[in-house]
Amino acid sequence: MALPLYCNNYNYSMNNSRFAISLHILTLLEKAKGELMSSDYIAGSININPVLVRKELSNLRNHGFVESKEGKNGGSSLAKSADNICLDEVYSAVKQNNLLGVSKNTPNPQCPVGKQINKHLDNLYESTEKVLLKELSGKTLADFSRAFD
Amino acid sequence: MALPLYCNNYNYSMNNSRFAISLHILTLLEKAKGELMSSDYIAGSININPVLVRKELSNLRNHGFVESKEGKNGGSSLAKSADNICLDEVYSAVKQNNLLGVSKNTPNPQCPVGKQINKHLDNLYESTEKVLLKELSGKTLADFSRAFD
DNA sequence: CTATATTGTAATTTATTTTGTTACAGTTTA
DNA sequence: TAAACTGTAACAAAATAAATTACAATATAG
Repeated sequence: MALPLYCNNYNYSMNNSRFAISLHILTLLEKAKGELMSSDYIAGSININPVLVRKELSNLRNHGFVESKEGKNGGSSLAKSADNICLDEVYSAVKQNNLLGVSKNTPNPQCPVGKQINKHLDNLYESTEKVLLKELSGKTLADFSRAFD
Repeated sequence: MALPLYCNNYNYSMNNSRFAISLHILTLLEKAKGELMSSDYIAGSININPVLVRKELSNLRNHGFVESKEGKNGGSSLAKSADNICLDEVYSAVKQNNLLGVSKNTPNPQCPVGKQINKHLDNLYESTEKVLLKELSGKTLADFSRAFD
């Protein structure tokens, strides 16, 4: 009573703390009120390697949230008002995998359920993600930052 | 301009495909209409190791979704009607980490932002998770299974 | 103009997490 | 009583994430 094995499609996952890191960075920059903040200082607050911070800053920059200045006394600052940064945008900027789990599953196409499950899981993931994004879109970086003492 | 390093609290993460696996298992069992299905057969459909299936079945059993029979001709079946299994319950049964990312961050308590960020991230994660659960609670295993041809 | 502080990024290593494998005891049934 | 199962534990392998090293490029202060 065993189905023959079979494999095929493949996807990357990514369950890491990038959302937390990005939000931490953005909060620090909001509190800095436009003053440039170095990646070393940021890394010291998050307690992670400065190179990771710079990679995350690079992504945030590509999404228009921050801008950076190179050279001595350089650093980063917000590129737009914290009122205009919604958390769904931040989530979308860092998100790389599905909300409910990785999707590198390669079910057996000879099984009637296995053959279709990815399609139905995708539908489910997509609709739940929409709800999540809608929820996050109601909160701005300014709101988040304001909650700090 | 660098904050001194400091570490402390620690959490486990878990970004894997357990939700997909559990839902796959439950769908197979629903389609089996009460007939016992072996972990080897299930593993063949999902295309993963049978031991992983048995571990997941163990968890589903502990949550009252399935029952299993040991010994020759043994296997598993649903312990309750697919109408009475909501997807938020399945999610809760497999979930071990935060929705928006792992939470093993150990920010610097000497930084005013680092000191409080975990509290605020937790709040955010909690409220978004509530929304997600509410969305999933509107869908049953029967609904999910029905979508298959 | 030069030393220094900084960003930006690539390449590599290390750590962590997830998945798979092996092994085997216990349970039923034919 | 042999065979087909479940249930777990222990370990190995693979995949992913994070840290580290290295260094070129850039800007500023002195």
